[in-house]
Amino acid sequence: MRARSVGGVKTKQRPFYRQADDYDPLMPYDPSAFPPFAVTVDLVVLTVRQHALCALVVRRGEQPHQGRWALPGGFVRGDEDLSAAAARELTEETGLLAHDPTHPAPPNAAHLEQLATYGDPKRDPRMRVVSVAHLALAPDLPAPRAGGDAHSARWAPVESLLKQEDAFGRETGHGEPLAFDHARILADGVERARSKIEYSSLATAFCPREFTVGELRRVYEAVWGVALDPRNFHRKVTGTPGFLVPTGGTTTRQGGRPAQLFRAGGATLLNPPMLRPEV
Amino acid sequence: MRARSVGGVKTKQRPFYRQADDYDPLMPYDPSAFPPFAVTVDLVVLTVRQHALCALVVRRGEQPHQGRWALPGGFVRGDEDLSAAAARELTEETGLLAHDPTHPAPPNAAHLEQLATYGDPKRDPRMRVVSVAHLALAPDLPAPRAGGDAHSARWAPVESLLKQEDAFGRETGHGEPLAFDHARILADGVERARSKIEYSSLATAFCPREFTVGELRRVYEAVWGVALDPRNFHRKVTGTPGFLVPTGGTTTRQGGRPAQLFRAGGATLLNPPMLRPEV
DNA sequence: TCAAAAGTGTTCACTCTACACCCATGC
DNA sequence: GCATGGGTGTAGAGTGAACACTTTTGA
Repeated sequence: MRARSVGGVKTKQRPFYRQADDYDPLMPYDPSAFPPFAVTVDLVVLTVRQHALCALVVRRGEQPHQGRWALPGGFVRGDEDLSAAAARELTEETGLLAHDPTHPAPPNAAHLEQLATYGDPKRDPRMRVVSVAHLALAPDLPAPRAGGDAHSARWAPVESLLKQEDAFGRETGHGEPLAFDHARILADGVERARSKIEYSSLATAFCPREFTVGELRRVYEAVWGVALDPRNFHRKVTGTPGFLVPTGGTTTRQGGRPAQLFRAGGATLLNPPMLRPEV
Repeated sequence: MRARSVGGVKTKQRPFYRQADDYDPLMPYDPSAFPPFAVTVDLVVLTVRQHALCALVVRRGEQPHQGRWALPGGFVRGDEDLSAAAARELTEETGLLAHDPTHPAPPNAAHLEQLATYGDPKRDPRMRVVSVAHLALAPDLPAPRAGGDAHSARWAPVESLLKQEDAFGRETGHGEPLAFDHARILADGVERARSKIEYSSLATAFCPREFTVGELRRVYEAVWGVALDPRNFHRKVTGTPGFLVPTGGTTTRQGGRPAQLFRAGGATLLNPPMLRPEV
């Protein structure tokens, strides 16, 4: 069902179509059978700051949607895998490294995974763009640094970024809706994060390398927007094999009685899962 | 917040690059900044036949991988959304209609959802192709019909399609590995289906419109590859609100005592979930 | 001494599992 | 009758929610 063999026609070099001109004439195809697309990656980078789930947004410096906030992203290069493009954008925007889960996490590591692909023909008025969105989960960071373009960037609570979709009353100074279909992409990423911390150990990706049970609980509370019982939460996470490994140290940075410090354990799937309270 | 009207300048038609020539000069961009990609959809179409989870594969009629089995798929058209392209391919290959879950299912309906996107620069030797894979779940069908091209198509047990990845001993006559990276895509689709029937009512997508509890149980057993206790299964599915609605009819098509017939209920998320036995 | 956060013990309700048992059909 | 699959009852183990209670620090 792919390219139909109609005999390849090698045309003159055209800078816009390098890859297709590169093809092997022994494997014929008909270039008019597939319209060219631009392929981008967009990033939903989430973190927890001050008890709120926040996303990284950048100010667009050019048309279309100039001046609007948008998700960070960029074009996939001609010889680059999708995951490599997403990792490159992530590092450019945040300085974080994508974390290969088969290796121990480096200090500045973030979780990165593919989210979904958005290809509405009208999503970019310039041309046909297919965007492969990725989801990144990062610990609380210092102020975001600007990317390659001289645009500004900030962490914004997802609640305020998504609120505009339903109500038009601007409650804050940053009440403008996101550019393109980025509100939809952000909503999908947030929903993925909310459901994934339920049955995987990904919530630790929001924590610094060493953290307490209380800090992990505040991550769950911020992402789900609920209050959890500290006593039962403690028993549950410490009783789930492979979730947490004690480092031996303690801290009183949250006040009160000293709390044990933990690192993320090797387990990726939680059994039993953490249960999100009913709504 | 979508396309803004700025008044476009239509240039002369160029068949290889129509979309990009369509762009609006008031929204400047640098075409050399994004290499063109071909975008395809590939389909993982699963069904349950004779107690086995099966996938639809088609014989490739052309290079590369000529003569190998592959997942059905094709190019996304220039003005077509990704989900529309997937639905079109599904209908071409199987005659099934993609099912919009907000409406009651038509007779020949299948579940269709986006799976993941595969964009390794080397995945297609001809050129840079990004494939947006979709997952479809269908009831047991009559023999598959050939698509637009005169290729052959068949249902193959996923176990035999995936076995070649690990062992090279060809156990059956159809032991050749799938074309391109389709074994990987199929494996991802199967894993998605296996985990999704756990917490959603999607298993009913494998059943005909009216079905018995025993037939639904055999779907779970085939997809998970386990045996389930018929008594507890019955209690569980009939006790989950919104999962099944009785039609009032009965059947003895499986032999034994007449069994009640059910239709899929409106619920999409199962609470409590079906629990896959430990491995 | 008091507030604050960490951590433990206990109780009750609910769910899962295993399996004994009964039901309604075709042959 | 008897095999076959459909369906219900029930006891024991395990899990989650709620909350009383103890521990250990800083101010």
